[in-house]
Amino acid sequence: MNEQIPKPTEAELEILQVLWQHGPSTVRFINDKLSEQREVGYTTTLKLMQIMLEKGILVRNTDSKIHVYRAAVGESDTQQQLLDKFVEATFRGAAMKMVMQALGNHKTSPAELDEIKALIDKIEKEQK
Amino acid sequence: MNEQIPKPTEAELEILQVLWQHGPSTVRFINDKLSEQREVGYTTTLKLMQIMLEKGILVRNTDSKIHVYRAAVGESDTQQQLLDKFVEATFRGAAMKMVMQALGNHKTSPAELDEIKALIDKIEKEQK
DNA sequence: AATTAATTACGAAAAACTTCGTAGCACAAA
DNA sequence: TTTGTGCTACGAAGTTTTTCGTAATTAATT
Repeated sequence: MNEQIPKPTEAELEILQVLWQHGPSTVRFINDKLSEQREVGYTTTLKLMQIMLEKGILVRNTDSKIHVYRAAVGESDTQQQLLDKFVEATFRGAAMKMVMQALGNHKTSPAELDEIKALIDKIEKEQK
Repeated sequence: MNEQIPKPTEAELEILQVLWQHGPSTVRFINDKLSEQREVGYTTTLKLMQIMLEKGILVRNTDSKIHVYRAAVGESDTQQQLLDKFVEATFRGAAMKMVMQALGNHKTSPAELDEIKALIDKIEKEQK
């Protein structure tokens, strides 16, 4: 079956976010993006990405001297995996409590609320 | 203002969960509870709780020789704090995307769905 | 060709987090 | 009293994660 890829660390997740958002990228590009938010050395980013490569979280193309990395894990899959663990650790598995808290505290646009309503309707129909 | 208490680590969060669930407890009690889920040494738990005390995450009563610890941080407050960071790190701040993913993947009871609907209605009314 | 600039590789230090062993103390049991 | 049990304190080791410095290589520039 599928090789078990480890849960990314926080720093690794930042790199994945850039890759998911912008597609395959060089270390330079990723480091530039990360640097917009916080100070981070080039070799620090490089080393992290090499580690992620070893773990199977990233793959890379080495045709050129300038390697191009891309995520080997899907965004939604990873988010789901992290979400499950988060709900378990933080809300003792009570996903609905978390949803309520997220809804209650966030300024949600009418369009988004409608989306959620539609989703709920869909789920309710399936349960009948 | 409020002293800034650091975000609990994973191991610390496990201890907080026991305290939130059962109220003020001894190290022995907490360690027993944690041991139900995974092997963990007594002094390991003790040390962690002493560190949490230093950080201000816990407080304790030392009237008796057997110290009684309790959480110095509220469950909902902490959950909210962790939720905000999680949404930011994992969903780039897209709380609604997370909610949809949580709803979509969880077997949600009709009662729970109704609760969410009610909450949405309430939010929509407030926005008018 | 020589110099400069940008890149990868990689060991190792630094920092953060977790686990453990031992000492010391208090109280109960023998 | 002596022994045993259970607790706290705490340094330190172990592990994981993050950061950094240096060397080597390649490509571009002069």
